[in-house]
Amino acid sequence: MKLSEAKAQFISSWGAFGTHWGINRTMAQIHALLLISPDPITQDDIMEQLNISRGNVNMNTRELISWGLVERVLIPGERREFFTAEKDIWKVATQIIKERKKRELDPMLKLLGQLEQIDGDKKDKNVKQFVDTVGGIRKFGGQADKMLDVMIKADENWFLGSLLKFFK
Amino acid sequence: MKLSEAKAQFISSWGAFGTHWGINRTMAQIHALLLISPDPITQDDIMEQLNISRGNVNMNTRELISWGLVERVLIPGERREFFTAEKDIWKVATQIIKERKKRELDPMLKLLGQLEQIDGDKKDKNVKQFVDTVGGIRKFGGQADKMLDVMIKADENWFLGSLLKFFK
DNA sequence: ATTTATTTTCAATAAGTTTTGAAAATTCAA
DNA sequence: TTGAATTTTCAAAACTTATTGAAAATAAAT
Repeated sequence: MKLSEAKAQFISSWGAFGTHWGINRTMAQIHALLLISPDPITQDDIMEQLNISRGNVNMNTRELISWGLVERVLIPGERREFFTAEKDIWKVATQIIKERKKRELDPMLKLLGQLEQIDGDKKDKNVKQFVDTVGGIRKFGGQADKMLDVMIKADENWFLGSLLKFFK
Repeated sequence: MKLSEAKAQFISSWGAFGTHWGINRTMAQIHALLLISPDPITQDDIMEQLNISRGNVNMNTRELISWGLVERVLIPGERREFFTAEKDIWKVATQIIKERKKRELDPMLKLLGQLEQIDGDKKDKNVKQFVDTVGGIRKFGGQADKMLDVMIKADENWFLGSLLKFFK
């Protein structure tokens, strides 16, 4: 297989993959393109390689930046802005985990905590099932939360870092 | 807070949560409703409680069944079919992990393996970056795959089960 | 065998999301 | 400043996905 063909396949399937994870196709494709580009590239490069409009590139690169996965870089003597992606997959993964935890898991756990405080007869099986379910999810979510914190901190902590090295 | 109010909030936010995970809102809402229902309920109950059409309930319950999260139950003397959800959150989570692994991770790893075999000069930085990126993702994905297998098997294995009990 | 209850299907439609592209804003250089 | 290059914005259009509802299929009861 030639590089150009492999590239196209990688970008396309990374895009499809993204849609199963709440990420829009184009954003994932831009990310894929940046991951396999050795040097920083411009808006126009992205437009050309993915056949998408300027506005689309602009919105999605901003979103990737807000996720901490992509950076703007200034090339001396160049007027235009260039983009580059973090290439260390471990860092990419922890960054995504960190953001999703903050955006989704933490607020959900907060809500579940509130929902557990309903008033009602604990002998009513409807009340009991509700409290049990919500409690169960909150407990499970709390454990997941702690586990993810460990993973996120691994990079910043020598001991955990060496412990988890074999995963890299 | 009253039960009815808490129920509505739980269903609505579980639905919103689902959309961030590639699950459609209604499917997640039906799942939420079943999770907090102590007894099996009918299509009509779901239609009424969530204000959705019969066809919609039908499609989404089938989908939940195909994910192994919901079961049809036959109530003696009843003509209609009833639905009930697995209530053990640990089982729900491992079931979801199992399915997503099968549907998404495994095929992705297969593809990445193929993409690594491109022909081209390894000294070309474009080729090098491509191979490094794809290789890195594949390696990471492979580790995640193994880790998930451990989690999934925990329920079927006494030793791992007791090891992971504290997470439950 | 016929009626009645219930479930399933799927074309049409509605709702939601993404993309475009051109105008406005910004940035830099002369 | 002014003008050219570049980036940003956002309303409208295109596209994608979810939902409806009524007809067809199936299953149970008489």
